[in-house]
Amino acid sequence: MLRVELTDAIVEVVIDELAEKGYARTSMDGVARRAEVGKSSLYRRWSSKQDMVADAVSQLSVPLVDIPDSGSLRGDIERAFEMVAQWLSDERLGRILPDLTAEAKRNPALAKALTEHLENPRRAKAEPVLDRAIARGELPPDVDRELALDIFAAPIYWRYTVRRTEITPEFLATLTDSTLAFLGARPAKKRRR
Amino acid sequence: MLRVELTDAIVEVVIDELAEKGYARTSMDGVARRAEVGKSSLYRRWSSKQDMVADAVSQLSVPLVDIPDSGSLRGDIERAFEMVAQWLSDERLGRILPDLTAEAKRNPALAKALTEHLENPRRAKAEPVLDRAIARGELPPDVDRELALDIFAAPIYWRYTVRRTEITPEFLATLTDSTLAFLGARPAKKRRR
Amino acid sequence: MLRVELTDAIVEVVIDELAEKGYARTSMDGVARRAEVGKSSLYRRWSSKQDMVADAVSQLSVPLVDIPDSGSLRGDIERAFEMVAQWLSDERLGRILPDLTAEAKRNPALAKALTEHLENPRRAKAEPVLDRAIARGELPPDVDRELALDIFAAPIYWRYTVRRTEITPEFLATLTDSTLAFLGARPAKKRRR
Amino acid sequence: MLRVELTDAIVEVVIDELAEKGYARTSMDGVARRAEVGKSSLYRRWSSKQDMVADAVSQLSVPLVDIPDSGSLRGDIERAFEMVAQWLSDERLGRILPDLTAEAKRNPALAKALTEHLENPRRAKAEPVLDRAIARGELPPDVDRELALDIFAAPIYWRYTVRRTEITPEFLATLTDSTLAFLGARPAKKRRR
DNA sequence: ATGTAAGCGAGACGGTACGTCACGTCTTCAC
DNA sequence: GTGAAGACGTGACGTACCGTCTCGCTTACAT
Repeated sequence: MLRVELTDAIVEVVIDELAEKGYARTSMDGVARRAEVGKSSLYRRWSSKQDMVADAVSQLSVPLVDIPDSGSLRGDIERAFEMVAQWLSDERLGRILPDLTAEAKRNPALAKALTEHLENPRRAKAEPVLDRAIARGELPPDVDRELALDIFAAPIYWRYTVRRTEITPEFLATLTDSTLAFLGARPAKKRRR
Repeated sequence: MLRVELTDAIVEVVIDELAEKGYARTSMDGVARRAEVGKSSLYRRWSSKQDMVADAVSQLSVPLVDIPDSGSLRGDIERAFEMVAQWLSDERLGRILPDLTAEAKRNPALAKALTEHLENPRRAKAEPVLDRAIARGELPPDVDRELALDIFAAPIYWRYTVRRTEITPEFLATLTDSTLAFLGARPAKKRRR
Repeated sequence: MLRVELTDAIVEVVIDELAEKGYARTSMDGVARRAEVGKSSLYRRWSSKQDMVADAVSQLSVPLVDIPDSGSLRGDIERAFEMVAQWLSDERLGRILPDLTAEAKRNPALAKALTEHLENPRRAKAEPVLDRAIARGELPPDVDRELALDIFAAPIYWRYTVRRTEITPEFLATLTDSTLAFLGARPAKKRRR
Repeated sequence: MLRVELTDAIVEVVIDELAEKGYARTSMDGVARRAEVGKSSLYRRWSSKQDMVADAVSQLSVPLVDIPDSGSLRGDIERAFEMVAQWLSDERLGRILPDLTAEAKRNPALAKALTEHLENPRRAKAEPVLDRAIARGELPPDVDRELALDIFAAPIYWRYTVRRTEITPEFLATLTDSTLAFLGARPAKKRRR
């Protein structure tokens, strides 16, 4: 019977607070104050700060779009990289993802939320890239999909988040070449359609 | 003239506390208590918890060993991967690295400490792998060293820390093949020695 | 058109809660829960906790019995003292009377309820003692009835409730003697009947 | 090592809050706010609200003065009654005494504080009245001192605090007569001095 | 007989206070 | 003057009630 619009409003505030202050400095009192809500309304919904944040993350409307068929694996990968780069540098998500990643090491609920609501959707968006490449004959049908989906994100995350380095177009260009090789890509076999 | 041996003792305690409890639950009071030291002795040395941790990290004796020449790039990479995997699952370092990475986004001092004392040494240890491969003719002399050094760590970090997945020998085996392709490796040109 | 039987059931619960937990730890939520009633049913009847308690007290069936004619003022006083002592050490009333007394200082409704439903009935029960004593010639007809009715309760309340001391038979015996003097009692003039 | 002047300032605030709001509505947060002090400073000194109040009561500088020798028991009693009446109608003490009395039923620490710091001093002030009366021959040497000390306070407390009635000079006059009888007072045996 | 009012239980709501913990600052005292 | 000890103000934690309020559901009277 919890008022849904109130829940949504609170979640919005949680995400804003997380983005502005990070996980540690986001407080229940602060969220309640900013949402103009009693603390009881928070604890009626979630049993702890960790719970609340995990739930808020679940509802983070990730700015994920489908990767359009560019006609080649190379083109598709370029688009996929751009998506990840934008994702990580996003105002809201980018600022909290490292915090959440760290916190998830201790908090299974948060870990689950992150996997299901952030990583899985991202992977789902990238799957068609592999399908199309296999159909084109650019990738072998038995390509290691797990590894392929990892490699679309890992190097960019590493550079941007762990090493705190700029993501330049040159980097992405070189990365694209190497990633094609990583995947064992071949030229498209023949005209499809 | 702060007593150096006291500073060292405190740093030891900080590292232990971080490893045991993580960044967030490490407290100044706790460190002072465990080091049998007044809090003033902490704040005389560092201006905040973040500062103190950054400094402690600088003095983290990273368990990095030289990568011995295995005779082939493949062998060297396998050893390099093992090193990274051990590093991340290390009792002390592995438990706090995600915390520190997140914190570093807001704390330049910590960012600098991480880069200089963790990432740079790691890269330095991996450089000879590239040198040897070039000498063997397995890698072109103009290989993108930055990218190569990234790719030794990024996929493993992604799997282990971000996706919270087991690092299996099978994964490392497949990863090795793909990484060789990623780097554009060729068979060694001629018999060495 | 509030359901009367519901009101009565709630009042019962209020009295029980008061007796078990005292005024401060009696909560509206607790009463509602125990009476299996919505909180609205409470606030529909009373505007606050204080109001509710005041009303409950009004309906407290005080265990007051008539003081039988013992044939002498001394005997009647002894019975009256016993009655007060039992009253104050009563399971239900005794535990809350100090609370209510304190609360009544700020709450006129409660004050009125206490006076009308507790003190006045008690005085009414003691009046015949005076009447009989006057008839017997033990007390002058113009005895200060107000003061006399006070003195039947005041010393015992003081000892038991304010000073938190045991009420012993010895105390009551001495008190009886002194009280007879206090009232200016004389031996009975003659045989009545 | 607690700062004594801070403790004193807090105690002052506690007493003021008690007098203004009563026990129940006196809050730790409120005291901290008014004393411009952190809550931790409260809990460093006392383990709970009950503790704090008990201690504050201990330090209540009771406006007790010695009862001067009026030359007769009657005069001394009149003065003693006035003292009690002023005590109970005192701005600070009178407003909280009923609260504290009620609370003390559940709180032994508070009970002890009340006995030692309020009731015992009051009794000590009244003792000389008895001594002098015995010396004058107005009271027998074996008078029941306990009961005598009770009767100096009980009727007035009952009227003023329990029955919430005005204390009038007429009442006190009548009470004085009856109290002399209660005590079994006789005329002074002989000229003193 | 059916509409409409009201009582009802349930419990969400914005608040305030509880007692605990950690932060970073400041003060005291011993050496 | 360094250091141990720890008090200080601040503010977050998660819990418990307060008194208000909004829901559907039931009951009962008036049409």
